Amino acid sequence: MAESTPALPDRLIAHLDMDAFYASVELLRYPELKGMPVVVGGRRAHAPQPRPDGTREFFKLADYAGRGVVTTSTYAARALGVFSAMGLMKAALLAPQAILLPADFDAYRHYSRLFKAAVRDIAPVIEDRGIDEIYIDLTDVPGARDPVGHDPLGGVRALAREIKNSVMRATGLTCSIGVTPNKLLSKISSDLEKPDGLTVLTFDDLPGRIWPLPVRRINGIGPKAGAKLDSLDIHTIGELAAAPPALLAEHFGPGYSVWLHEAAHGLDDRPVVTHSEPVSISRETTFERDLHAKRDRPELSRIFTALCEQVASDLQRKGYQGRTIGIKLRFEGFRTVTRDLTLPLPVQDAAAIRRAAGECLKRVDLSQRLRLLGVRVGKLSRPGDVESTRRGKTASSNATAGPAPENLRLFN
DNA sequence: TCTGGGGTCCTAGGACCC
DNA sequence: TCTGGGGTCCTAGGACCC
Repeated sequence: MAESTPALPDRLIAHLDMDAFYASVELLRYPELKGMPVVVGGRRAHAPQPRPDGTREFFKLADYAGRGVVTTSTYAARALGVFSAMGLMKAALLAPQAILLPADFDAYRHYSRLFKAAVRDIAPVIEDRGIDEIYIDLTDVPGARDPVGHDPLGGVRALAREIKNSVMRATGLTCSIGVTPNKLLSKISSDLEKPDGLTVLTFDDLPGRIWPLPVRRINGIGPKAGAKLDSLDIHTIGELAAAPPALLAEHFGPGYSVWLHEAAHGLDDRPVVTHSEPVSISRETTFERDLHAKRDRPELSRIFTALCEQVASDLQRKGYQGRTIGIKLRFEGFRTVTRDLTLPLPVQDAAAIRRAAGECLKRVDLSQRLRLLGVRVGKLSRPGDVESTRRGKTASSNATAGPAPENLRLFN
């Protein structure tokens, strides 16, 4: 071969991530906040109040008291150390003057639909990964594999730029895109030049661009695995790639250790999945103050029933029914417990859900105070479907379970 | 200064069936 | 009398992600 242009990879996968999405949507509404530290979150956060002179009065983080976490922060707030999932009270210490805005999910869903439609017009093979990010398979999009000048990746680069421009036209918002041979590398890459980034990598870039990064940048290595790797003196993805497979197998399961090794070598053959069905639907709530099963029984009972009604209404609106009813309790001190019960036939209505959830509740010791209560419905099917019922044994055998002490029986 | 709400997937033991 | 192996379902917990 005279020319030594690197071959294009089999696949061209993009990951698109909206920049500070919720906060950026709020800035569209309140442009006067541009450049300022702004935090979205808190359940009792106050919406801005209009003043007589036409300006708006915003709520300061310093004035917040109570439970809640940061959902998103602007880049100005991040510069002060305020990040997603941080407790609001802690955030208030770091950035007391930051503006706190309540989350407006209807608005975010609206912009989510807008940006996804804009992308879909250009590249139809899209995998939804939540409200603010998607994977896009660009492999078969016309022009993606065309070189531009001496750049074999010029075509896909231009395509990614076109997608970014289109998202901006549709929403007024910036996004960051990573394009690589697979989802794993694209997810990492979209983060490399945020905000408003565009990063195109091939396998050749693995040692230079990926291996120096901390292992936590791999989607699927969380706090626990990250800490364990740290303790093994494995800090970067390159160090993970070089780690003996036997060492990994020793400290992680057989499956996870193999995955760790492959991920560190940039290997990932998962397809872009354009359609998926939900597995479960749930509602949960954290109380303003911890509640006691006996002393706060009326309030708990009201909340419990309301959660069942919300789940039922979600099911009905989305057209699902479910056979497994589950509850989730979080106690003071953050210990979490779940119980579930699989019914012989799927249900959809609040009363049936409430009944089954009540059975689950009887199996929990409620002497500790509660901070959270949740209700979940799983094993979903669609009401018209066949084979949504249990095979084998018929009803009745498993409706009961170990009784809780009578004095701790709940708010049923 | 304690840590939201919505999810998915994996593991593991026991029941039960063939 | 002693002891199969595979497969599926149910339940509980935990890690992880957005």
